[in-house]
Amino acid sequence: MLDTKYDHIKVEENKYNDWKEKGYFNSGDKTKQPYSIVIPPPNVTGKLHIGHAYNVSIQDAIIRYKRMQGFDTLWLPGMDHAAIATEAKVVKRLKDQGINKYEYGREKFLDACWDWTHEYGGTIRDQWAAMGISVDYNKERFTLDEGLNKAVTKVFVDYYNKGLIYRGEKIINWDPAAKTALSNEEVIYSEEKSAFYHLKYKITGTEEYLDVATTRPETLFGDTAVAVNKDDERYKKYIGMTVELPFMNKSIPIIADEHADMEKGTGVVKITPAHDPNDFEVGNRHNLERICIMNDDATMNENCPAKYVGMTREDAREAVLEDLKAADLLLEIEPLVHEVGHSERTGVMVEPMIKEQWFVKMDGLAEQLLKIQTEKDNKVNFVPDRFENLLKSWMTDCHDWCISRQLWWGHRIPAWYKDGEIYVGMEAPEGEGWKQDEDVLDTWFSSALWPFSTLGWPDKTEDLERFYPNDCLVTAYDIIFFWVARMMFQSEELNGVRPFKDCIIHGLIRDKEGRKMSKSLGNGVDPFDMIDKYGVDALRYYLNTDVAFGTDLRFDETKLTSTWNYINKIWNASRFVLMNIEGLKELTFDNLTDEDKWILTKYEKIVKSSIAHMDKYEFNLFGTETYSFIYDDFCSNYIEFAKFNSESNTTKSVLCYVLTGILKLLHPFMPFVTEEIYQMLPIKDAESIMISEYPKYDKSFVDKETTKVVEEKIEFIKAFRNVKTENNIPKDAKVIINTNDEIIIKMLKLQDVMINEPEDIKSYDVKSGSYEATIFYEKEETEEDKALKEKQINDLKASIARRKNLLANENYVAKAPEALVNKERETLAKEEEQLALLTK
RNA sequence: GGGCGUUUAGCUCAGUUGGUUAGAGCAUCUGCCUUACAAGCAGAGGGUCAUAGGUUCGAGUCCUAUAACGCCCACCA
Repeated sequence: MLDTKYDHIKVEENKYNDWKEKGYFNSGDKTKQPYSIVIPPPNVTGKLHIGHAYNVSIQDAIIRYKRMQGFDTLWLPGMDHAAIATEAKVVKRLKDQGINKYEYGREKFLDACWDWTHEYGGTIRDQWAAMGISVDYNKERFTLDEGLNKAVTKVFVDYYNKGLIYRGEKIINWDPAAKTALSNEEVIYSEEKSAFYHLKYKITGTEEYLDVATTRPETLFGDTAVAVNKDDERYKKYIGMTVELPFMNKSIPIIADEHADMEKGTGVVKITPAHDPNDFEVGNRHNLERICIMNDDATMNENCPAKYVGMTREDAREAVLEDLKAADLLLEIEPLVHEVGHSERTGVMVEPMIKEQWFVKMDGLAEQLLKIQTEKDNKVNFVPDRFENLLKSWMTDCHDWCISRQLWWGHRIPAWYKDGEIYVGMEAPEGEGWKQDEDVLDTWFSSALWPFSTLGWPDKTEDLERFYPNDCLVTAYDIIFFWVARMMFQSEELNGVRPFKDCIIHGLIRDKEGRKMSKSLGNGVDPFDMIDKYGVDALRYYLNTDVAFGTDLRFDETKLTSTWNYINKIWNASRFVLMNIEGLKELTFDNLTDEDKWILTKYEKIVKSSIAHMDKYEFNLFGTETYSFIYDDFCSNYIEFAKFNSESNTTKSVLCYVLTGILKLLHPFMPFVTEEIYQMLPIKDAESIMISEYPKYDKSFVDKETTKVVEEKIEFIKAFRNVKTENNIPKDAKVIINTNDEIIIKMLKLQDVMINEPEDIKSYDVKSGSYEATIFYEKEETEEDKALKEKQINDLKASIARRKNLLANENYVAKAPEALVNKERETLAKEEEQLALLTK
């Protein structure tokens, strides 16, 4: 028998391994319809956080639901090597041991990365188990494993041959800490206090000068021109002349270019083609020299005057400003707050640099994706759909994707060079002297293939045939650009199909005040602390049902407490049911009482709506509706009714039937506790609730007429209790009642107080539907009582007036649905009755 | 500069295609140890649904403006 209290620690013990060992998580029953989800592979950089917990909770709910509905479900687990992120961690670990990555060498470094991967991979698998997620471990993949490596290489080679991948010298975002190129998406802009420095560039051969406003004075060594707008009356006359570049002993031309905006700054822009993306474009238009003035670690190089060589960017800025000031070339410092790009991973300021890199040509891929999104049966359905707009706007205006990274941990680029020749292929070319590209690919290049590379692609495997396109993908909105978009265009280009049918986008988890969780604020929540305190069922249920998908979730521990209470409630209701149905051999539904019919009707209704909500991914609505069914209908009313009928095998059967259904409905969200209770049922349809059949709507149990009768009873009981509490009437007050309905009499404990003749004292009337009662109780009427009564009368009068007015409106009566109008009339009649009782 | 989202009870959020007097949890108040559950039970109070217009018999819901907050994108020297 169950304990009186729900003990989540005890309940969660041993179940996961048991499920796993029995093979419930595994796909492979080919007699069933396939259903597939691939997990967004977590980075092997560390432990899972609350966001991961949220993400996998949703997926597990979906996959358990589908499994119970009889699908051959594959939830494919895996992890991401996370090139730059992991490499940064390993570099740091080695550094702490006094080891330098470059001195250590590529091979040994990669070994260290693999060690790291195995270590954290194990942690992640343990955490998955603690979350109770039903992934098919037989199919687990890693983005750097052999199969995926092959897929990645093949895509690279094919794209190269199709001209979709090219190598080129462009200005790219350079991370001087990791010493690698980054894609635009890996650059995070944040506001920074800075200044507009007004520099004095003297015009050659005159006493005049130009006031050049810049935020980056230290890049002046790389200036190769200053630009003004051709229509700018102030500067027009100088076009074609030159200015003296400070400290460099050279003059650079004053050019006219549209980039110079008359409204901005002073209208004069210094042009540094090697260190600014705009200036790079200007340089291209005017054939300007590109002078790189920094080393890969963003220290100043030998293209700067000797004094500055070796300084960091920051030190160089200070030094330049000082020297400018000394030379009387610094006109003004205007404080300014502007957006500065930082590396997503290392956090350092990104330096635009000209480098030879590999790129994916985006225009055609983007166009194709946008076209497919217009086709109803081929598009990816976003939930909520507004995120499709976000995707579209990004795809409409996207730049070529820089995919090469100057890292070691990743898929090595399958390109070989010899004497200016390039060879791209699956294997190294024949012959001597070929040298493979040192670089690896952006980690997102391999994750973009995840929905199909994990299933064996490019081979035409059975899994690929069955499970691709995937049925669903679940991820947060912050990686739509990084990942979702790229999976889409890769899948569509390579296989001509969408990667998945539905794409569920959930929000981010914030703290109670709505702030992002961060290390520096110390407001992060460790999901595993919460699991210890409240159990994983409570955590999963809370995360899944708290908010609609797409909106951010403010994490509130008190809600976890109330979820725990809810589970405890279910636990105790189950305890009652189990105590009463012990020994039940089979379900019988003969001679159902009205109350039995009522709860069955309510139950079937909730089954129907639950399925609808599950299918539409409206988990929050599922939550509120099942909550009120379980709490109000089942616990507060039906169980109370059943207490007076506990010998009946039919009522026992109904209790068992409805409880079983409740457990099944909740199982996708609370797998452990529902399994624990399910195992104690005297009658069950499977050896585990995990593989039992999800409830189906059974119309034959629906009885609307009886339901109405019972609902009237419940209403009456409630009204009766209300009158008693409101008037502080003691239990033994005498009562005349017009029914001998056992349920009413027992629920209201009227057995010993019923009388037939009215007493000659003050009385209170209760009426609801066909039920009427009078309670006799002499009591001095206080001012409070009078006020209360007056309020009730006034409220009723107002309501009656409003309703009469409504029904007098011909337009309303003519246009509103008839049922609605009838209901209004009924309510009006009821209210008038009530009023009559009160004013009697 | 574009785009998106949010604004509903003290707090966190629901509110399907417009349809009674707008819901839940937590918090507050009153009364209860009623034999599944005091981490519970029976009740109560609390909202001019951000603002201003409009459409409609009827608007939290649809339309138009406005405001505040938040997010995303964009080459702001």
